[in-house]
Amino acid sequence: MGSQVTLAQVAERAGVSLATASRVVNGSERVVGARFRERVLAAAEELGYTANTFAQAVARGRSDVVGLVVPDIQDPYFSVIAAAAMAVVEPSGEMMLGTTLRRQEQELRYVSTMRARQARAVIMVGSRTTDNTHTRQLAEAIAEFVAGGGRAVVIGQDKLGADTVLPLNRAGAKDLALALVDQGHRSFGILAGPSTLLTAKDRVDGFIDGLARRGRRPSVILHSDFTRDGGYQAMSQLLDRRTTPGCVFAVNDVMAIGAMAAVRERGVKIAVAGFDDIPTLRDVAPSLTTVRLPLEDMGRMAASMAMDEPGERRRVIRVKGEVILRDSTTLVRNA
Amino acid sequence: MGSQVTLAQVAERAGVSLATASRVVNGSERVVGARFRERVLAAAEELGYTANTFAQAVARGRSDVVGLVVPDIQDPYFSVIAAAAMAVVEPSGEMMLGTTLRRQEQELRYVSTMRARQARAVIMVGSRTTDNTHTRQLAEAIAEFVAGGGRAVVIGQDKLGADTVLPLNRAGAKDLALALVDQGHRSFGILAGPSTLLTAKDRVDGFIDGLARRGRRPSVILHSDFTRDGGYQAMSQLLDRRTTPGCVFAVNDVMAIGAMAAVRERGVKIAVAGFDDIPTLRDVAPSLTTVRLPLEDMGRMAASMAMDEPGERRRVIRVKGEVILRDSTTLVRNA
DNA sequence: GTAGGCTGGGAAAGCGGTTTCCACCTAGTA
DNA sequence: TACTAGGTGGAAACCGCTTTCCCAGCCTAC
Repeated sequence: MGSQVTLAQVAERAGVSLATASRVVNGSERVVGARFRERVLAAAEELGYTANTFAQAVARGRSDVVGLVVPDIQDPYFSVIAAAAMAVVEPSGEMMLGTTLRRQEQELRYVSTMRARQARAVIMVGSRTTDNTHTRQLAEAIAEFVAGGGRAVVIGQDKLGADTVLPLNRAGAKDLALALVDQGHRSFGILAGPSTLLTAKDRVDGFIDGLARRGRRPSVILHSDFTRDGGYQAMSQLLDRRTTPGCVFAVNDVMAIGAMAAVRERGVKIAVAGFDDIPTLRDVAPSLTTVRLPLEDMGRMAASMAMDEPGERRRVIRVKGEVILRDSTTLVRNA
Repeated sequence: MGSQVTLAQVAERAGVSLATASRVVNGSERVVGARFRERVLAAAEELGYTANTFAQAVARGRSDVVGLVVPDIQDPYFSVIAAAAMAVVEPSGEMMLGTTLRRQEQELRYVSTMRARQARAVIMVGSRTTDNTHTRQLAEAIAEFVAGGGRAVVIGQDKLGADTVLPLNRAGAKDLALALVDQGHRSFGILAGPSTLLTAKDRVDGFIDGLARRGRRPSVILHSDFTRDGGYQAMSQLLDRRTTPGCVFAVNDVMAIGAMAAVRERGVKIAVAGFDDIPTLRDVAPSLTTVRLPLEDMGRMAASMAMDEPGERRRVIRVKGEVILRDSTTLVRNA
């Protein structure tokens, strides 16, 4: 029926002032006497009162909204992180979701939206690019957001001056390369993702570095989108070449999955490795060799930092990846 | 820097009243003279003004927040719908995400949260259960939400009195059964999901109905969670039995994927079919027979209804599923 | 020439809360 | 007993913005 029950109605019904009602219903420093407290609670209960969080946000000058900005909620990498972050935020806050569809300028837009909302925090899961102008603008926007009393946490970018959860992409990719060579692989290709994406670049560099330690180098490096379809296309392109490497590293799992689809389609035999260890991998066959990142932990950590009181100095949590060798790179003993 | 620029500051700088400034920065009925308009816009620009959406929501008595409530954002079924809905909402609204972790009472909580927020709309993606008490409570909460001026759209439940996008589960499953029998399958098992979930039940019933039309019936029906792991467990259990059917219908794709994992693990040969046609299926091998639901369309339609002006009468959009036969149920010519 | 209608600006009253004061009452202390 | 301190309730200011009035000036019409 009617519209929203207001605090004023509760106060009236309980026969107390607005101030008292407010103190009871949404706890404050001030203690309210038991008699009054009960009356207010009863009234609130009877009327089915729920606080208007907007009004609270305006009055308090802050809100409990946490903005989560991801490139694509359908990508398992991001949805795992989102789900984990959600679990942390949910008990005491609310989550506003923004997806950039992998367009950088959207990141900027969301940060200012969040500032306008006086969001308590914003968590950005993104990837640093070679576009320094954008990085600088984003860093500025984040600085403003923080100056305005918000908390900013970034996953995967390290140049934004915010609290950060940073996967050690380079080291992980290097370890992977070492492991693959030690497994007996001899020729390598890299599906390198977008050339503008530094996350991808770090992984490529790390991989090349690892190969170099064993006196090898990739015979081919192809760029494409950072998505399943990007992996598929790049691998198809690679398979069109005269000679193909025996082992291909795709810089993330979704690309690797796309690459495997291309491989399967052509009925060729080629080893594929990915990066991230998204849960989806449990069900791809052959099982995919990858570098495991603790995605859930990353989401949780980011959200925890976001919910913390701001004020302390910048924190950077580095998470390292663990090489997981599986069937997709198992070398058949022959030839 | 410092904190937020307020409209009052803009007005002062432009040398106009608050009212005029307000009218300029977010267009109202009232026209503002060109001279003043320019001055205000310039001032807003210089100061980097962004409207405080909370304050706007309080003043206007409504907001542009659309709440999206899903059981699990990691499940591809929901993330596809979420992404599609997001694309529709994003240009003119903001999306608040709620995940229930498949716990019903959470649905209720979110609906009232959204009411408190005076959200413009709430989109619930859920599934009707046998818990009539809950269904009734939810319907009441939704009715209140709507009475308060909000718009409610539900995907997959038909008893809530809200605008609805309703997959024809029963018909789809029936068609699937017919197709499978016609393909030559003779003995069937069903991984039926939770017995309390009516979506699952509808699919089971439809499938049984289809079989019946061909004079057959399932030899075994097992219940489990509606998740990948649920499918895995149920299939494992099924495979432990003395005799196993030649073809198993899992009531959704993620369960089917889990089931296939179990099948693969044991190295047995058994046909598996799912329901939904989530995008993930592109990369499972063997490719999975399923009933395709236009998930993106469903998300878009729901979001469109949510963004519409409320007021017209209840709309129910039924979407039907299309049987897609793939390798997982291809019968090898032998025996 | 003047009444009546537009136009467009500003003052101020909300919107639903929170929070700062201030007042009052009851103890506690010397 | 007088005075102070602490605890607790209420009035009112305030958060940032929208919107209703009110009013001044100007144009048109008779």
